[in-house]
Amino acid sequence: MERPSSTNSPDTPQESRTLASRTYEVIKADIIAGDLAQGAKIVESELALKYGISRGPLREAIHKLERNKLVVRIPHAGSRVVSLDMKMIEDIYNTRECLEGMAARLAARHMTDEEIESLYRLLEGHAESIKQADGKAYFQSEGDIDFHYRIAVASQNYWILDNLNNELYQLIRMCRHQTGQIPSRPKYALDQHRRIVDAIGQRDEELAELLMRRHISGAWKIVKTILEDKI
Amino acid sequence: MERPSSTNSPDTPQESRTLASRTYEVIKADIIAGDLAQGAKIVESELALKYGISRGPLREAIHKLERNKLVVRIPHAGSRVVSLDMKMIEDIYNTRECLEGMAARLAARHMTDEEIESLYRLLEGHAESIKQADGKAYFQSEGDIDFHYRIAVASQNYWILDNLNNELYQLIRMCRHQTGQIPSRPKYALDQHRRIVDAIGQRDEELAELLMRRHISGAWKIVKTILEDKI
DNA sequence: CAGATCTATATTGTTGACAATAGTCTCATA
DNA sequence: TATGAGACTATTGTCAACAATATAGATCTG
Repeated sequence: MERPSSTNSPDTPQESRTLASRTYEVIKADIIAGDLAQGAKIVESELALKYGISRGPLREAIHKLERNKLVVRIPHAGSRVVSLDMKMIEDIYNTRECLEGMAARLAARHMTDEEIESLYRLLEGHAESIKQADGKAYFQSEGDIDFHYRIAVASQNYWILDNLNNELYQLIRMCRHQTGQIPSRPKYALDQHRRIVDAIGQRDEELAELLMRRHISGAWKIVKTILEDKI
Repeated sequence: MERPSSTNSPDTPQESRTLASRTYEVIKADIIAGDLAQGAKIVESELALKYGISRGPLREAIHKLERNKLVVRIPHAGSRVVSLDMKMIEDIYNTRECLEGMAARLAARHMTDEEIESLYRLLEGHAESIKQADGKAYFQSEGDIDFHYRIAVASQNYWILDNLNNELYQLIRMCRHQTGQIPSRPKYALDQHRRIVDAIGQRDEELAELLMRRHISGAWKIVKTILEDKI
């Protein structure tokens, strides 16, 4: 399982061991960054040429992207970059809500005191960077995902972690490129993050789940109004 | 999205349109039925010979199986059929609990009265087959999944449906091959199913989710004691 | 005899050519 | 001019050979 952060983390292989997976990483980044536009057609021979590999491994990379829901494939008709409409984003947030709610519950069950302490320190860091550079929206965005990722890991549930990390978080990143940053949100979100960790520290599974679900459904409401205004 | 039932349903393509996906279907069935044992090594050239195709499409089939969590692949070292230990099954049930809970909530929001009526009729059918042939455990097992599948469809949430249908339900089927059927459970489960539909009919999202979660966590408790006894 | 190293073999990763399919464009016809 | 049939092209699906890697076995050394 790979970490979601954009920087190379110690536990990810420095250089993926196969052409297919290296190419997968590159295309994934391109899609998330918007270099490959949503709904864009993906032509195998074209991309193979672009990345200087043959179609075999490229196909594998595309299959992996399909698995992660970044690409939609139709037999004999080719593949396209996924295009996220309102309904899809709503689905994503609803799914996140229940998965991360459960993750918070399990985190409250499994996390050690040291891990909880470290989570508090992470939030300290976020508080610091919000205070200093409130223009640096990007970091906060990644910081938010970092927090949620930590909870997902702490759940110690393979399926929850896999779904969140390999599917939903990527798509959330894509969304953010089209919503932009929400100005007042970082500090508000940080507050909610703190309360979630408090609940986890008190081993209150019920409350941890409740607060996480509220946090995410709240985020969806805001994203929804932004998207409605944009269109 | 394919239906989970083992029989060919009208909306699944009679014959998948590519060698890779046909082979995928075959291997999937073999794994679920236990013909390919859990943890068994999968050798590409071997299987390609067995199914009379080349390694290319076979590799694609294996990748698809990996996506569905039926196969574990390690770069340069080959793939194995997943092997389900206690912890993994617990993870599966926890994930099901939150996903299906949300599915029930959304079903209460979205289902039409006619669809709810049809769900009741499905349960009638199940009641009938339990009364008649309580030895025919297999049907009840599939019937149970059929019910849950309907709720997942009714949620109208792509991610929830995909996760349940393409990952978790398959693994649940594998589990059942190793737990066997639980004698007293069918009638008990049917009762819970009825109450869930009642809540959906009353548009009580909260209750529908609560009952579904209780239903699934209850199932896990039973499965757990069975597995503990077996080992 | 135990352990490590080297070698051989089995298996996966990669490639380029060929086959099959779907979409497009042209042309004939109403 | 609009529409349908048919040929053509672009793209995906499939194959078999080749390269790179890992596992297992044999050999050597302490």
